Amino acid sequence: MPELPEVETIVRQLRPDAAGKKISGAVVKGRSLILPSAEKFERMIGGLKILSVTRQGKFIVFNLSKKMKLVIHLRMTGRLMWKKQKGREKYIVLTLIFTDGTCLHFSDVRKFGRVWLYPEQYYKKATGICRLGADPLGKSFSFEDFRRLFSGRNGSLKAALLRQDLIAGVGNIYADEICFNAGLSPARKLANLTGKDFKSLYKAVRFCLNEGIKHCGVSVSDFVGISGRKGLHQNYLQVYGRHGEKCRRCAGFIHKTRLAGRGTYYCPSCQR
DNA sequence: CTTGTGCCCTGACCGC
DNA sequence: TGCGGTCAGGGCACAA
Repeated sequence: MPELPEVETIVRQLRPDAAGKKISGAVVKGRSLILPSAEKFERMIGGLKILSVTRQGKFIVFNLSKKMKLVIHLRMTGRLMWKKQKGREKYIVLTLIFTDGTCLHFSDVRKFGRVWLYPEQYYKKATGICRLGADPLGKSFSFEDFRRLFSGRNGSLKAALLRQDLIAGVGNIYADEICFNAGLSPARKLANLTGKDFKSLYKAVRFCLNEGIKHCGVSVSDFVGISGRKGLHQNYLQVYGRHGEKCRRCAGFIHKTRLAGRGTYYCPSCQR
């Protein structure tokens, strides 16, 4: 379940080796994952050059020559890797082949991931990037921006954190970690949050995501970096996956419930 | 506008 | 050992 920090980790690992490579061709399996179509992808991709790699929310965007964009969303189990990883070969759905002889593989056990190849003018609409909200780690993302997005609406805190059209990149794990860090129950109604709560939340969003990046992501189920190396942030999680374990801040125990359709972990005494 | 449900998929895990 | 059930949860469609 790569979220913003995991995707950012991949992009940072990818960037130095990917930038400048020229694509000679591609091998596509699992046709349904590729848009607009596998046939078009295989026909169009050859000869394009990777100019840079960026991240938008949880999307990986390869900026290619000829104003083309190759966009990948890993969803749940997608992985990018330079070398075929043992036991994962049969899940490879796309291989990019470069003129220098190297390859970039995209594997996806559950086939939820998506790959798009579109011209610059269409890719935001085709991928859904156009619907993304603010980048929570962006330099220009201020407390006022955050407060404007989250106040004056109904619904729970957790549901709002998961919405990609408000802030882009938070998923289930970081949503829970953010709530804990802010000392707020994930079930709190946005309408009841005070100015102080919004301050804590804004700080928690930036802190938790930055910590995740610092530790190269969470490898709690499937995530690995581009070379197959695991992240370290699972060792720093305060609540996610710690159902029944001791809270690291108080003497209580972490509870698990279901909220916004997701498994939700929290400390009932630290989070109010 | 908001919530809830189900779907897409497969592997891991649990109880029997 | 095997078998069935449940869970994982990103994003979407759809119903209420």
